[in-house]
Amino acid sequence: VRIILREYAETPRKPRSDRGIAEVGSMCDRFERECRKRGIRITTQRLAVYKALARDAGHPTADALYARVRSGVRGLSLATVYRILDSLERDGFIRRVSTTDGAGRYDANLEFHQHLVCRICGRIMDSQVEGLRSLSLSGSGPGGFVPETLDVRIVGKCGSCRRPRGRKTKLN
Amino acid sequence: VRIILREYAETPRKPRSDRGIAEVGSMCDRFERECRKRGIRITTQRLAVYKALARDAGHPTADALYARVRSGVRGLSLATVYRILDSLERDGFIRRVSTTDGAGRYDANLEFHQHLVCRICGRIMDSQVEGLRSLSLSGSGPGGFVPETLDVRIVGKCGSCRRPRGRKTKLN
DNA sequence: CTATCTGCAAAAACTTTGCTTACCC
DNA sequence: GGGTAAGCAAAGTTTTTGCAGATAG
Repeated sequence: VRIILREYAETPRKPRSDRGIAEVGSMCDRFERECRKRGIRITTQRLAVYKALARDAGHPTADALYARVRSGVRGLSLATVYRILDSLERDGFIRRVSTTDGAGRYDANLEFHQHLVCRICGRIMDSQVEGLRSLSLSGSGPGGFVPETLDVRIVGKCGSCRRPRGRKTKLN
Repeated sequence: VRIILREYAETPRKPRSDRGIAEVGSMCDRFERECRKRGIRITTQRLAVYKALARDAGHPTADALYARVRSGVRGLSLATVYRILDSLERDGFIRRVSTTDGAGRYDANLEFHQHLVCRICGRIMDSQVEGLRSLSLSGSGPGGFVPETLDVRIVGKCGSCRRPRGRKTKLN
């Protein structure tokens, strides 16, 4: 493994959990276009789950997505949400986020980015760290391991959890 | 968040799952010493679980540790293994490994290191990437996030899974 | 001694599966 | 219309909890 990294600076970004309408819209458009192109079925449920995940930039669990979507789709079941998330991941529309705690979390943001993880409340925020993109992974590591992608979590303490006053943020 | 990384080279290391007797011994010694110093109880079960994790560098699950340890400790239960792993983590003797799949995995290696994750068989290998150690985390990110540690997974394909011939390695 | 840990069993949390019906293309 | 996807319920995994009894320091 040989990775060359140069110095890099962070692109600040307002912490918010929801993406804007416009961004969500264009993500959904791209999703539908790609599905049609590849002959992947577009169902009410699939679209609803994808849209909910596109809207929520807070890396929700399957259960959280279910809660968001169920009111809009009559009779939706959690099992279906899991099946949909699986297939969306297989088809490369979403990604599973690496975590250290129990439940699986998902992300519709496919661009190369890093996660700022608060070790107090568990919140996960996206952070685009410029310069990391230009890293080069080459050669092979121990036992012939060939690196393909880099997954970086930056663990620390988020703003809300640092402030002594004010109610503690407890997110799931 | 401001992180400065210079170029770095990887320290090759033979892929093996078990640490040597000597290394395990010194880890256990340190563990016992630290427990006594901090007044943390040393029980047969705790020591056995810690030792099993110290020996297995393959980032085992709770269940895998239980399987390794149960023969040596009469009547040990999986619930106890979970409780022990929790407390060892709280006390800073072990760490939970970040993963993308369901089950929790643990690591007794507290030194700063990275994980090479095979996306085919799921194997997780340690890799000491020189130079990363000298990174500097400073300043604060979006919303006042203060970074403390870096958790890097290098995802790719391990040697066994790359070789066309030979049986596929399927680890859990 | 006594606060803490363990065993056991049960529950909770999370995820997958089987099978029938519904519906996209 | 054919085949994939969804609904529902049940089972599978993984992890946590309650409580009585054991034990390290």
